[in-house]
Amino acid sequence: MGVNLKDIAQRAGVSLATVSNVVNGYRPVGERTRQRVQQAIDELGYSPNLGARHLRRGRTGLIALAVPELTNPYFAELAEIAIAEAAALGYTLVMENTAADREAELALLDGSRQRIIDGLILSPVRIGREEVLARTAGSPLVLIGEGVYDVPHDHIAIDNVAASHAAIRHLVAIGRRRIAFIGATPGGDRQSAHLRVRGYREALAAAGLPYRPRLVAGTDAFGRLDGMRAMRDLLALGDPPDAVFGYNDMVAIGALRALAEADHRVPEDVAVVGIDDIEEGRFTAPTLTTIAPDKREIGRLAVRRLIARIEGAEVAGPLTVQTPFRLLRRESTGTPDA
Amino acid sequence: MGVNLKDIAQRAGVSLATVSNVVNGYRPVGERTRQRVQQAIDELGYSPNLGARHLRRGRTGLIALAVPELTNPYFAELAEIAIAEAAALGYTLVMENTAADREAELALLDGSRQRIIDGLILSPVRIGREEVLARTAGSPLVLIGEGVYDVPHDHIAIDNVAASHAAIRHLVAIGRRRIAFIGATPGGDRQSAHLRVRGYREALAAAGLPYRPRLVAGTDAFGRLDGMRAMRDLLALGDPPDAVFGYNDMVAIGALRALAEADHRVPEDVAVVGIDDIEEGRFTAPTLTTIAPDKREIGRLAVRRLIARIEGAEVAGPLTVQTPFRLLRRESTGTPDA
DNA sequence: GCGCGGCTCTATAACGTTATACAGGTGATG
DNA sequence: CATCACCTGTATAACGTTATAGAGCCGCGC
Repeated sequence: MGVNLKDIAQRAGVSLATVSNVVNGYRPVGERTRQRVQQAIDELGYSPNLGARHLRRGRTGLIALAVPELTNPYFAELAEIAIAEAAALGYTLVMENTAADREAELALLDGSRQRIIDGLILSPVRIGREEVLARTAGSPLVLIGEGVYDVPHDHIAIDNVAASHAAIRHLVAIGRRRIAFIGATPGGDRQSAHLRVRGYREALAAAGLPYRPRLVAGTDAFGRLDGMRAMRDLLALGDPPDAVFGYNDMVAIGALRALAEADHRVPEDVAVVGIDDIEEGRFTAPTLTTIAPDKREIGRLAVRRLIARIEGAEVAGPLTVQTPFRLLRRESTGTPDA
Repeated sequence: MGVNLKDIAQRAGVSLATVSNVVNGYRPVGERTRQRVQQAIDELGYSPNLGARHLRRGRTGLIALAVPELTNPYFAELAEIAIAEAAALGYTLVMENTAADREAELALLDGSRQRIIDGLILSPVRIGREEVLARTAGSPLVLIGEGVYDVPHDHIAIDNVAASHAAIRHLVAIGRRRIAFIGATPGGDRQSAHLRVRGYREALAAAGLPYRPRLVAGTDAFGRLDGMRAMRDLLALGDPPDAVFGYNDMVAIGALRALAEADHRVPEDVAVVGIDDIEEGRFTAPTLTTIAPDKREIGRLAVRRLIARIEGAEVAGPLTVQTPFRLLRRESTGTPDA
């Protein structure tokens, strides 16, 4: 269909190999020949067939970012950063949606797709250490977010326990005593949920507050609807909480909605904190206090490290990086930052 | 690196071609041989090299969906639908982010990427008819959303003018008279903005209401921040509006925020309507009345039509499809649906 | 007994690219 | 003058797959 090297070679009256050398500069070409070839390329509008190049070189220049939900703004924001970083390094990043599905994660991990991408950045939620260790595909893998430890791959995440500490400390500092958590998964396998609950419990203990199991609400998933339902249940308790900490911003925003519907004032009656710092939280009424991971750092680091591995750089062993986070005080805890 | 056809052939003691036939069923294979081959495949964990298959077949099984902003939930929701539909038809859909950048749209239109994907679904915002006509790439193209007409490609969109009519009629029906529009682009090139403004003006005229240019607020982009700023400006007018219609839900949500900050009641003082029906609008306080395009229909239709073209189906001429939409009444106009 | 069609399977030529080995020519060096 | 190094350019073998042509075998009908 398209114009290929042979067409150019004929047009310019040189060999195939010479055209290839002009295109990718693997070997020097005389100035006059180069110009003739270049002219032919311009005239015929040649662009290399990436499939064939891939076949020959063993690289596609494609990397993938696989996330559990495209519709979670956290991942969309992360993706935009990662795409830009990949482009700056000469790679194309494609998005994959695992839909939080175990089969999809496994397929990505060592499945057929691997054959067309040079490397994978994966945010796993349904698979664990064993599955990652069992992987056979040879291409580099970088894990982001929580869920899998002690595997021979780079891993980038925030310290979830510490993040919870920061959120709870803030709520305690503004005088809250009955602090709920929304987004635990009782029998679930989302590792980050367990870690965030752990941080929540530790921080309560450190503040000398009792741990009340009834204030820890489980959810099926981690969307706004889940947060709203859980908050309704909490409000139905005889003695409702005076603050809630959500597994993420979407859950927290769902909680805000339930509170508004029940005519509870935020933050006067109930203070709310989330995690992720999605843009949406800056426009809710009230605006949402949140733990803000450094998305730029996570996105850029994941891409850079993956590409370093692809290009065979001898980065010392698999590295686990904990990226920084900040507490952003907004209206939902009554004490907005400057 | 990976296991290939030759490895399987050796292991099973058959020829390369036979393995290929077992894998893709191009020609019948005897039952006993098939089993031996299948066993070898399972044991060695073979999966075909997509690059090589592409080179040979001329197809990759990859299609792309290019949108102006990954972080706009409308596109994220659309993408999830399209990904599922593509998967059901045996294709893999990858997301591309044009970042509303003209160069990015052009590069996608007939650039090098085309060589690795079988077809493209594009939501153009910075390019027009000429650019699309000038495209040289041979792979099928489906356009979604507004912006380009009279080109030899399938085009799927809602009727923006009619959508505006519906929104304005609703606002008029609940007694509003000073209706503003947020998200016009005065000198801009976003076609859908022009169309939505046109529908707004026509509907005002049909209702016997005057057109007041000061109530039409331009924005640089179409995010929450833009909506918030524009709303602030409108409120600063001597005679502020009693209703606003946003270019999309994100703009409308920004307007909601500005109204909350200024202590205006919604919908009592100002009613608000958006377009897109993003999930976020079901959780704002108040919930957002919106024009809901049939995202499922748009996403599925775009994918199905693209794949039909790729597979050479003789679909009659390029087709322009207008997909249906509905008005969803929620709290921001005071009259929630059942 | 021989030709013929049908059924399995095999050998092999592409697809478009890049890397390797090599050929021809030129100028410098021993 | 022969040798060597060097510089340009060429021919060609991969990469892993699929489609085509054809080889071998069996049974059937004349």
